[in-house]
Amino acid sequence: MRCNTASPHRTAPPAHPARRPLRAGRSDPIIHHTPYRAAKQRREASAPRRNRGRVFVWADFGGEFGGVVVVEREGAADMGRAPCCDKASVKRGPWSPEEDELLRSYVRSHGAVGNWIALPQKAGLNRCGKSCRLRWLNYLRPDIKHGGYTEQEDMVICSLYNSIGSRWSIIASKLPGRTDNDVKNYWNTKLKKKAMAMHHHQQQHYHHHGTAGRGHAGGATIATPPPAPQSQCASYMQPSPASASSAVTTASGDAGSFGAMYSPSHQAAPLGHYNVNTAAPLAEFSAMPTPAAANSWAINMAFEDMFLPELVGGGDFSQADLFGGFGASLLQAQDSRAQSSLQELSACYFPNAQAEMWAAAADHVNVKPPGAGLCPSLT
DNA sequence: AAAGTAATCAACCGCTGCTAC
DNA sequence: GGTAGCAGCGGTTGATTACTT
Repeated sequence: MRCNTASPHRTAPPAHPARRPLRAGRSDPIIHHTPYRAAKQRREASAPRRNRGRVFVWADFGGEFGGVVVVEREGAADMGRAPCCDKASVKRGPWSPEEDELLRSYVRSHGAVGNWIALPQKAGLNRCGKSCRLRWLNYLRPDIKHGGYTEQEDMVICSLYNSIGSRWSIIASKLPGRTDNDVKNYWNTKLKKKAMAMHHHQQQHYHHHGTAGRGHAGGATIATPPPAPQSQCASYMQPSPASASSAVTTASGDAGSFGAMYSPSHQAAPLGHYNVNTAAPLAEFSAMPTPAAANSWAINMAFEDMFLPELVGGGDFSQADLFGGFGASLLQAQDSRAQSSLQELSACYFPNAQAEMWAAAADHVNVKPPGAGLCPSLT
């Protein structure tokens, strides 16, 4: 950890992990309801102000429609939405301890905040409501953990990133005490590099041993290639279609390289390899070495085959459940509802054509998939 | 010791999703 | 059905610190 505690916003994190309650309407981030979707389509068809001047690429992968829309630009004064507060009059930047205490005491005495926009005035804070919310959720709330990520948490992050891409809120929801911002920062600053390094190591290892094996074909001891071309690390560095989609939405070099790395032959792997009707994967999971036993989880585990059934079940799970009893967790996914959810998720998050389309669109800037990763059949 | 570079992470920004009316 | 408004989300920025030359 490079940053010390001298900075006003880098004090010791509170303990007591607990889950942040999701807003009722957002408890399911995947399924979207038809009335809203239809209303949205109508809205977008009439080119709302905030969309004017932007370029959209959209597609229906059933082939019914798709293309590029350039929305006519309106006058600059008509663009964007009204700001949530007067940014000139509210304080910005790092929070002082006094401000923290004001916010903390307000939330403590009033319980759940119903309206963040109105909070600053009530709490005596000269801050934007959004800023207050962010400060509370990411720093002041008493269940926050900062830093000290465990190997298990690394595994969850990598696995989910491979499966669903940069859906940080979903990933963070599986890590009690972690915030989406924290997980995102952790991935961007540390874990991604670690994964890249592991991926590179894996590729070198496989290339070396594969070649050696062929070279000793006549010998008694033939080097056995790995059972799969990519182990866990390689797998999670193979961007899922979800992350390929993410690559389109950002102009960052990292994301671009992810998009370039996307291989159509690999799509749908994270879910496609997991059959909830067979016990075979369970043996595989139960035989997995624990991180403590393995020198490197990134080398010894097949992340490609790792899927978190909790993602479709929506329930909490403990780390003990996840890593001490993977088989049990997977068995829980064997009921029909979970299975159908799994199939839907698989089809929705990893449609080959969609991934290819967004990968191909990676050259475009300001292009964002409409409801990236969403399944039309679910809407 | 100083300057330059890299790493970290809180905070911001702008958008989307959703609810309420 | 349309719309206003807020919550939530993910990408990005910038201040700060650590490390390197």
